[in-house]
Amino acid sequence: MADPQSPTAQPSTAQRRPRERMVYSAAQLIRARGVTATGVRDVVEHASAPRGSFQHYFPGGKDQLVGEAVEWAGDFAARWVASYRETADAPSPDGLFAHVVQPWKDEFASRGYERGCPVMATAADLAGGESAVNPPLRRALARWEGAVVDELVGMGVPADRARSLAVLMISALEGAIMWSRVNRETAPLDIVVAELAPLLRAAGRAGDPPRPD
Amino acid sequence: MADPQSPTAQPSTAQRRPRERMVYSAAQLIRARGVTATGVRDVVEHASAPRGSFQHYFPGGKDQLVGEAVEWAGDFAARWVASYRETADAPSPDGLFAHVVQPWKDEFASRGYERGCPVMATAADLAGGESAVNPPLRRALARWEGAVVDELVGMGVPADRARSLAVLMISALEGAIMWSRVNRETAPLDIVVAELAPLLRAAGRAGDPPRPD
DNA sequence: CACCTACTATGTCGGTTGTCATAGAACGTC
DNA sequence: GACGTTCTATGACAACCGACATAGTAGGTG
Repeated sequence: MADPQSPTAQPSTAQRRPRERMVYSAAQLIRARGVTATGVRDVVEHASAPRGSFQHYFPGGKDQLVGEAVEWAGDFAARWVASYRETADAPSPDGLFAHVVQPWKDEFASRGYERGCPVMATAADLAGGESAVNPPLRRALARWEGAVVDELVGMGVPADRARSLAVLMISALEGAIMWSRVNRETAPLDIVVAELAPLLRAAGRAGDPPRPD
Repeated sequence: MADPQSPTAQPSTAQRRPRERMVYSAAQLIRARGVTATGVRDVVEHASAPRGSFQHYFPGGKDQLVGEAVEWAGDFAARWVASYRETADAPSPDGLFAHVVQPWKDEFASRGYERGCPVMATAADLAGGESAVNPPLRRALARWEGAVVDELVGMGVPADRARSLAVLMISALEGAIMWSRVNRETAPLDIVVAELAPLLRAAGRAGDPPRPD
């Protein structure tokens, strides 16, 4: 947790440079209230950053800030996915999914239901239009998906199937996050993990060499 | 489609009363751009309603309007779910899920990716705080879930399991909608339907009386 | 010292937001 | 025709938004 190399490591207040703090703060505020409700001034204040620095570091305005926040979130998620192979002694697709969901159970249990997923929040507000944030959004989702695919392929799941399962896993997670926040309970997260487990386990075994028992 | 009793029937412009039109317009605008980006004035204009009527019909202000829009969406979704039993000759859980997803494939294919789900859009923007829209949000989701549970139970799925599957189905759908809008493709919808099909089919068969074949 | 660049500070602009106050029209009923 | 209710019209308010202009400071290099 204190390990700065850990994928969960986040820039604590006043550490890191103002620019990085603003991107991080933007992601935090966006996932709590959405993009439109997150003002540039709010971000600056939350990051304890000089207001004049915003237009200096982000000449592209709010769109640039939001885009970088969303890509930061995507990279963070991808790094967390990749961290599974270090912690698991017997890697499996269903174990991977549980690993991916775990931080959300912790988040809701310890910090409440204020904050959701930055990617979903941004998509809900902006994906319907033609915002400049759209390309970053696509990249963030693609990198997250790619990380999951990499893990699954490493377990012997065929690439095509791995892509489908990645879409399913992330989709179910996002929906369960919404559900959890609306009802203020973590049960939906447990449900999707439990229900998808057999399906994922089977996909993992299919990739294994035939067991001679 | 022209049948006013059909669950897809929607108030066409200038039909129905101004109040109802505003609720409907609010839902349409919200699911395209989110709650915060949807102004009361936008709704009034989109509904071709008199601006003065807004404060007359919605003394509770924007929160009331958004709340009713979200509940309207929940009822609409629930009605669509319930319509499955009329159209299916051999009802099954996987068939139900395909039926639930179908309108979204049509929506994206014919009208583009501008509009997403009103429930998800509202949840993303408001579920983290303590908005007055939260209770309506919960009701909308509960009614949607309830409709799915009713169908599954009618197929012989045990109630507890039906609740879990309903959460899984709606969660996966919501995530796939986001994914589709971000990448401007309907593939994610097909993927979740295809991947969940075996799991749902098995749940349906488990509820059947033992087959003497 | 001058000089350039990186960064910060602050004020202001036009536009939009939700809400409210006030007045007027439409329409029924007595 | 008078009255009461329902609905509509319009203007104004304070608060806020993102973007920009301008000026200043800090720190290094020559």
